Amino acid sequence: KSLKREHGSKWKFLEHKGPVFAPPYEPIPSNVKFFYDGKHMKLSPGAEEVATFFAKMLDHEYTTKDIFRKNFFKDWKKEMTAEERAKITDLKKCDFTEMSEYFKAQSEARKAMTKDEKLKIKAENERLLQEYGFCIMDNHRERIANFRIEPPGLFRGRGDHPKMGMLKRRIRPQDIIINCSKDSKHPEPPPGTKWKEVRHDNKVTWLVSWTENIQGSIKYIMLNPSSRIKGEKDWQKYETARRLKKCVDRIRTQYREDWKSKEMRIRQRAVALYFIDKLALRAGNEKEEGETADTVGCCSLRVEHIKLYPENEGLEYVVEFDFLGKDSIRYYNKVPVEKRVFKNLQLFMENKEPDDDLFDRLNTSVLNKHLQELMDGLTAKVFRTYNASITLQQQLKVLTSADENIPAKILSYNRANRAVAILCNHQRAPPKTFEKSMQNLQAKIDAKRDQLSDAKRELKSSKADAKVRRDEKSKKIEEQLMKLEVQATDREENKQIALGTSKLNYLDPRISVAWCKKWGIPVEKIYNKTQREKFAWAIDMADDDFEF
DNA sequence: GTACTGACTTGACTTTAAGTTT
DNA sequence: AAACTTAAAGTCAAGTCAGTAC
Repeated sequence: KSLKREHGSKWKFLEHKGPVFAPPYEPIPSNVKFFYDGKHMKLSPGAEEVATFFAKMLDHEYTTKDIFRKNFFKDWKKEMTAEERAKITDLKKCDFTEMSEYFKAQSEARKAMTKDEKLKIKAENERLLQEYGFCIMDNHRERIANFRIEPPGLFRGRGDHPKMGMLKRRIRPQDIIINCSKDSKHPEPPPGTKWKEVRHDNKVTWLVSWTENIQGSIKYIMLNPSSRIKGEKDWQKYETARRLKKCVDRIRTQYREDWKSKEMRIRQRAVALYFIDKLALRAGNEKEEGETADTVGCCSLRVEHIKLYPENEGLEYVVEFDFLGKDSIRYYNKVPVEKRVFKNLQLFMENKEPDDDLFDRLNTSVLNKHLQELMDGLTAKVFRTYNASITLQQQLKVLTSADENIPAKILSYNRANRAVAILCNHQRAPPKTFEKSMQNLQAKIDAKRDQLSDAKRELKSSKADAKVRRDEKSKKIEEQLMKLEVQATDREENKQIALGTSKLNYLDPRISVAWCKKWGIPVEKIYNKTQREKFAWAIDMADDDFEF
């Protein structure tokens, strides 16, 4: 039934210019020295380039981490000449400080460039964008998302990654697979080089691919979210979530029934699904141990990740979750659950070690196969999309009051958005400048308050003929003050919450567009330019009465 | 069922550009 | 016009999920 199976082809015509490669390595000046064991050493170009990657990271904490250093040193040695390898045997004896200083100076110099030089760079970037940043797909000129190939450097995974510090190698034309249509003008590899392959596969959407050397996974160049191909897929995603809305009651009834099943695998499936639905947890594929950071999702939860409290803070049957999820972001939550769920969890945990799987009879593939039977196109992540979007719609209804002005309404919108971000556990590190910027804002508010009381005093003491004008003036100031205060509240509430991810990936944009239309809020207040481009389909489509 | 691959979406963070203040 | 602040764009890692081979 899905679009894919009915007509597998994604395009008929595809033409593009291929990728933009990372700039070649520029050797550092000879007066910038590297020291080994206190003695100056001139490195071969290959070894020097990799050394500069480390030097550039010297200020980061991870260059002090054992795993990082060990991985780096191992890969660095591979790039050394035999003589270098014989000599450089201990990373601790390597002194990269001159290199590090050199790069800091370089970045300072870049900041201090004249306007003219900056303009030149900008023009060159624009030229590159115009030449390589677009493709032709089926009669449309479409923007490409990432037409530049990732430069070489040291891999830094998120969290406690066993491969941190490994060398991410330089991608060359012979690593590149080009995908385009037969009847298009094929992109030319740089002079004297060849592509790995040119293929014409219209069952996929990517233009360029290569295999990355850290995990051995494939990287792609694909189209921008504003493109037809991405937009249609996005729309389809929300339509699937809306279909879930129609049958979610039935599914909930069923999994509650399944908590009582005689079969362990069915009980586990039903409890896991309950978590995915209620807490918006991710599916949780199993991961290769030792290849990636130790993170989990619902199906891969281990006994050590939850604690059961028959009674906690006056509530019955409380489950405490504490685990690292995607990107090693901590998920911590204490939730009361139904008695049956609680009893099942006790059962699942019986006679298990902390590092045993909580759902030992379940994985994402089993779960998704089951979901597929409940509804066409249903998978675990559809619940996240559905619950996020329905929460936004419902929160907007609760929080928006007709008599408020635009800034207050936008605060309500952001609060609804925040409720979703909290549900989905979209956290961020508080911005480094957070305290400072709060203070600045507070200072502005104080100044505005003073200004207002001045204006009010003037109003009182003024004569009748000036009253109207001065009244208007203080009204205006009052409005400005209110706006600042709303801004401060919003910023404070948003300290550790990231709204972007849910806005871009989970919230059906038609809900937001409809809300804007209903309350006479310009869409620009909610979506910036890029977002409006991405959601153009929704802006065109949704009326003020759109219901998710 | 299990292991593995490929394609595509999601995610936090960093860098750059734009806007505002001094 | 420099300095600072904030918003947007870019980066690239890490998920999801379907398909294939055994």
